[in-house]
Amino acid sequence: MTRYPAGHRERTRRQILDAAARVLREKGVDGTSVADVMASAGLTHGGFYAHFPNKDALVAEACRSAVDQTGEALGAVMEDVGEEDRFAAYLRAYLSRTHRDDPGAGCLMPPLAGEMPRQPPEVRAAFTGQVRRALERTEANLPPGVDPAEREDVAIAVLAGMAGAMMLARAVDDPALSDRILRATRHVLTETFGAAGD
Amino acid sequence: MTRYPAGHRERTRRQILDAAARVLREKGVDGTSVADVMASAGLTHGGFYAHFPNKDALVAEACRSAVDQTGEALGAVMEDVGEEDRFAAYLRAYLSRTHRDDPGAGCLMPPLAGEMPRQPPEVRAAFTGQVRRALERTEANLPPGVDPAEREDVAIAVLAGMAGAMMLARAVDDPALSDRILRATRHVLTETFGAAGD
DNA sequence: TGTACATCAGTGAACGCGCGTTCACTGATGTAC
DNA sequence: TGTACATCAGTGAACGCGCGTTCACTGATGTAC
Repeated sequence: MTRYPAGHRERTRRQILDAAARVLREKGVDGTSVADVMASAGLTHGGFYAHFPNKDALVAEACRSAVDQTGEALGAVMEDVGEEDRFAAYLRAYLSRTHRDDPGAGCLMPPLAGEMPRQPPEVRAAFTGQVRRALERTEANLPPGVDPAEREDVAIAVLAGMAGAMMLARAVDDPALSDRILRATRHVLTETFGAAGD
Repeated sequence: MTRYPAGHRERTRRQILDAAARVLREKGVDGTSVADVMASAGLTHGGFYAHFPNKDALVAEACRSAVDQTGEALGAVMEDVGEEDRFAAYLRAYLSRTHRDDPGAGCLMPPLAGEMPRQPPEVRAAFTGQVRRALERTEANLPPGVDPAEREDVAIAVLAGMAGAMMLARAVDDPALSDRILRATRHVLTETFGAAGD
């Protein structure tokens, strides 16, 4: 039946998806062409439609794929950190220069959220699902001292601050201001919520 | 010398700029065509190049123009508010459903910041100038109780939180979650910095 | 073990379309007399 | 006051280009005998 090695097709599909997840975060949805993604996966553009029905389907699935990767990367950074320091480590990893300077491997909210209002329902739904996952992860990383009744609200405000700071740090053309935005946001969020809650 | 009424040309130029400021915030830089802007100003696309050298120059100038308008609108909302309540009023105006549902008249950071890393220097410079103005305005609206040594850092973190929350509230496809993001961020920022600082 | 074959993942030319930009032109205007 | 004219803001056809998508094809693969 299968003339090609088992899993060959699936492996190619995953390569396209990984390439898309990276290129989309680097260039945005409007700025990414199907040919870009395929070339970045080492293929030519014509083969794309054997794996996905159209560009929208790729973008939707790449959103899910991107968060899986990022979640794993952040998880790895924080594996050997005690519960008390987890929040500080989370902020340090997210609001780092490393994260700012490699958007293709980072959180998908700063580069893509601005385009979501104009995306088809399929893409918005996938993106919304990933926002929910990011909120859960943020809440899980809040210090134990935060009032249980407030944890969800605090997680929302903290995630908004993190994503907003990263977006602005990448947007401005002055490296000093960019560093300043990351440092100030990390400092204020750590001081405010990291100590004991209030 | 001038065959047309004095100021005719300048008035047209301003109409193009106003149209661009609105359309850019609604559709993004990549999503906005010169023809879009001109049609929205009641003109045809060919006349554009009599007023601006190219699309990049329009985008750069529209960034400045958009913030002027938004600054005035927010200023008007807060004119008859005492110094103590100014911060709460600022958050209420920014993190409102009205603002969320009319991006074309709102802050330019949530819809445009994500595209800035890929913009030409001219556009990034104009945008960065407007981020600086927004930071100053935010700092001026912080409650008097915030520690003077911390005011700049707090203004950065608060602005990042506001812009990030607005961006996410517009991105998600679930109206309940969208409302939740605005409400939680407003609530947490008001409670944390609005009372007396810490 | 060696050869002919059926399969199908991947190729690349071609399509219609909208983009930014150019340019020959039109026609409403204020001025000269 | 009325008419011919010079000006120039705005028009719309045309350009080359890259996009998403289609499709006839190629050629590497495992299988049959």
